[in-house]
Amino acid sequence: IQGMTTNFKASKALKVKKEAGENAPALSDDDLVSMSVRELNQHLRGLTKEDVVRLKQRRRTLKNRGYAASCRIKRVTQKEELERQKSELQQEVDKLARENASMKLELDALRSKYEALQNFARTVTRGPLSPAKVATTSVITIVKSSNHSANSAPFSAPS
Amino acid sequence: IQGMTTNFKASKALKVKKEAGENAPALSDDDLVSMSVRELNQHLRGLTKEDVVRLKQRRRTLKNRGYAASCRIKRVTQKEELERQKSELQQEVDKLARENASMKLELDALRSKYEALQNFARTVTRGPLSPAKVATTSVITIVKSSNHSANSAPFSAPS
DNA sequence: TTGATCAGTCAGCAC
DNA sequence: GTGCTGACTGATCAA
Repeated sequence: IQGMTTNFKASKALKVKKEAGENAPALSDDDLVSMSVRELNQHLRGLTKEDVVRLKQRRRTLKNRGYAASCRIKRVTQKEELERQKSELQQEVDKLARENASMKLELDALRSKYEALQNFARTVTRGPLSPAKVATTSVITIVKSSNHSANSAPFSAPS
Repeated sequence: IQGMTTNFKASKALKVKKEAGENAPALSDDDLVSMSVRELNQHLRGLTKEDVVRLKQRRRTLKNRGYAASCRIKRVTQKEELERQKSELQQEVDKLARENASMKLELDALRSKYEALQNFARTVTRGPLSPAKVATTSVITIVKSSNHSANSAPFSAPS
């Protein structure tokens, strides 16, 4: 963007003469701010010291106007960014809370199944029962008392 | 708030004389902004139309100065609030993630224990083994193969 | 010198 | 009229 300081010496000479003649073509604000220092100095030739100061000050003011604008933009951008991050975190909280709740359910269910199976195993290993009798009585009892949900096969996988 | 145009012709005469004498006690900025409209109008008596306008304008400007300050304070307050909420959410995310991870571990451990117990139960109910034999062989095998951690009692609670 | 930010000012909107 | 906020300005700080 500053590369324009290089290759227009031809037009430079013309410009200088023109401005010396018709002096101060009332540089537009846009032109003045976007000008490089070198370019500015060219436009400064043949002007009163006062005019030079005035023009430089106007340039500085215009620049400041731009700085203030970027400052405001930056401010709202940062605010939006904060809000974005906030809602992102909120979504993550929701997701984790859901996972947590479902895992809690799963854990409770499994604990129940485990205890039921445990009771069954104790029954089997304690009493002098034959495996045949066990299979036709205790197992059925366990299933009825603690496994009301879908899976009713004895010794099913822990889901 | 505009009702003051009605009923103080009596005091008006007095005031006018007094202020005409000691005129314009150079109201301080603080006094001027904090004054109520009614108070202001009392100080306005006996002043040039121009002076009245000037004083009112000064008051407005001082008020604006205060408004601008509150506006800036509000801006940084809101930003800080956003950041506070953000780190609060972040803490919640961390907490939930920790809970999640530990529950995941617990679930896996319980699944293993469940499967081990399941295998034991199958063994017991399938083969024609006596409970005594079961207690001295299969149970020990299960404990060794799947319950390396602290709890080595057979059929322990699911923790 | 340049860019950023603060405080103050004004314009303009909303109530 | 009052309060608020966006834009602009000058002052001032940092790089």
